[in-house]
Amino acid sequence: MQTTPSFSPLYSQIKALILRSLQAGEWKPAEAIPSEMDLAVRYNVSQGTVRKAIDELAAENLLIRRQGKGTFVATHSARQVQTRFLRLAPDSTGADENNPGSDTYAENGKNILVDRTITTCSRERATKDIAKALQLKTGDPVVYIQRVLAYRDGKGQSIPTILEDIWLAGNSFKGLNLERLAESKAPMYAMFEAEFGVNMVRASEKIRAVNPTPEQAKLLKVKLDEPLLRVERIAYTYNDTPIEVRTGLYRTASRHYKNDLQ
Amino acid sequence: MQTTPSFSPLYSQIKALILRSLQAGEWKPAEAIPSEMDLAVRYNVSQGTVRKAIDELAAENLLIRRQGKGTFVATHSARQVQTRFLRLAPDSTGADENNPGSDTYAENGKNILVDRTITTCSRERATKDIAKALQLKTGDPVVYIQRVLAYRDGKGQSIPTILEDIWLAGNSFKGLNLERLAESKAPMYAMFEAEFGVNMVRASEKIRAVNPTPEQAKLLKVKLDEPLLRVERIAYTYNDTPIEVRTGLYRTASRHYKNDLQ
DNA sequence: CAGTGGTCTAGACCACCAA
DNA sequence: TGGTGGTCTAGACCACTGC
Repeated sequence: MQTTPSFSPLYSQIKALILRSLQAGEWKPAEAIPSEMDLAVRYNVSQGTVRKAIDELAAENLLIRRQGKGTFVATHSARQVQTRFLRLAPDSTGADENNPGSDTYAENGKNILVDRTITTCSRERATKDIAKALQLKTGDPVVYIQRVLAYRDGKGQSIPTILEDIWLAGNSFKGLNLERLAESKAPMYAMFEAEFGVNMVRASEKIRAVNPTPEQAKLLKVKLDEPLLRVERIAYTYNDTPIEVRTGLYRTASRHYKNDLQ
Repeated sequence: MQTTPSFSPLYSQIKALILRSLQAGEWKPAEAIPSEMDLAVRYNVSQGTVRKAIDELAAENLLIRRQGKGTFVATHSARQVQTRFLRLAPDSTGADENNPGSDTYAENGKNILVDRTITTCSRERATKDIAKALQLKTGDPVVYIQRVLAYRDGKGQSIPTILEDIWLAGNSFKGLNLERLAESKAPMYAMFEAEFGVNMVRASEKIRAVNPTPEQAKLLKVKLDEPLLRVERIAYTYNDTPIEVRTGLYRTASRHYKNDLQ
């Protein structure tokens, strides 16, 4: 438990080891990892040192601690975090203000408050820009997906609100096609982790205000002069590996992008 | 060190005590607080307990730890964090991509890369909406400020980029007027903390895409159909007290709102 | 009740900084 | 060299969960 380049604290080395196990799939999303005492024995350090390593991973949302139960691998399937990376919230109409995510995916197949329509799903070759963002070479295989999310308003009207163009690193999503996408009722990131073992861990977004192109306007059923939020996201798995590029166009007439600054 | 309602850990009580001292101004921004050992003696707990309390406050950016030197009260004056709450970043033109904040306020008065023009500064009475956001009563005194931020491009051209409407809780900013605003060369939040003892600690933002009103378009020198980011911010001091409402209109032609999701 | 994470302590030692 | 935060340990005890 040494080989220190300049200086790396023990707990930080333990953290790296745990991270390696997560990456290798030794413990899968939603599963419990070994107890602190077990890990302390395994790595031959004190419980306190393991604790600090886990603390950091928990702070980064890679692990979830639950007192009395254990420490679990974070998952996008858990009801509470299904929209972890989607910051578009309904303007507070008093309806479900204190019920985050309630408007997205329902318990059963019936009462769904969001309609997801996939307009495209094809295997393509990375353009220069996409390749750069995904740390691939131009021409490397990617999966391209386009879809529209529509939310039901109070009267049950379905209002197209989000248009997304998605590019995935092809090698990590072999066998992904329109059928498998369409039949999945879970959020996309939950499906990625369940079916492809790809866990999205972190993302960065760049946001601008734009007008839609004619094609985009048609898909979202908005006028050409409607201002829209353009959200460019790069999502990463473990070890800061970029694996998805996603550009979203958001209508913000009755919703807003929510952000907390500290 | 008890009187526990249901159950509150010791370090959490210590945290509250430190917070109270911060709020009371016992230690001012940029000053060092007592050492961990001193605080342990003062509160009659172990160093480890104080440590955990400080850890949390540091994680919330209220305190800054510096190994070998001490623990300091966070400040908006420090060069690194002058734009802590401003997420608008220049599109990476290769220029100063890895130099965050370099384009905002310069070392001396000369090489300033942002022009700040105050167009209004007046004392008014809170409207219903502003009062609600600031947890005041309608008609309570507020300070209203409007200003334009213009950034210099590569050729030294000054390009109006941000238009801000700001409302401040009047009672906390007695004596603030156009003159004092105009003569301050520091960022606004740094000035607030130096001259009014008001330390902004946290903020939440709601972002939408909009078109400018005719007046706004004139101030920003943009066309009426240019899509702009509308950023509604509420900023808080210690103890989650809202003290500022700020609505910003951002041009995003060559800049973007940057956000990291975890 | 046993097992898990959470708290608290006391003490030793290390890394960093300033004088 | 002394003081500060940072690491690591060992052990005791508490709070929560599920059998």
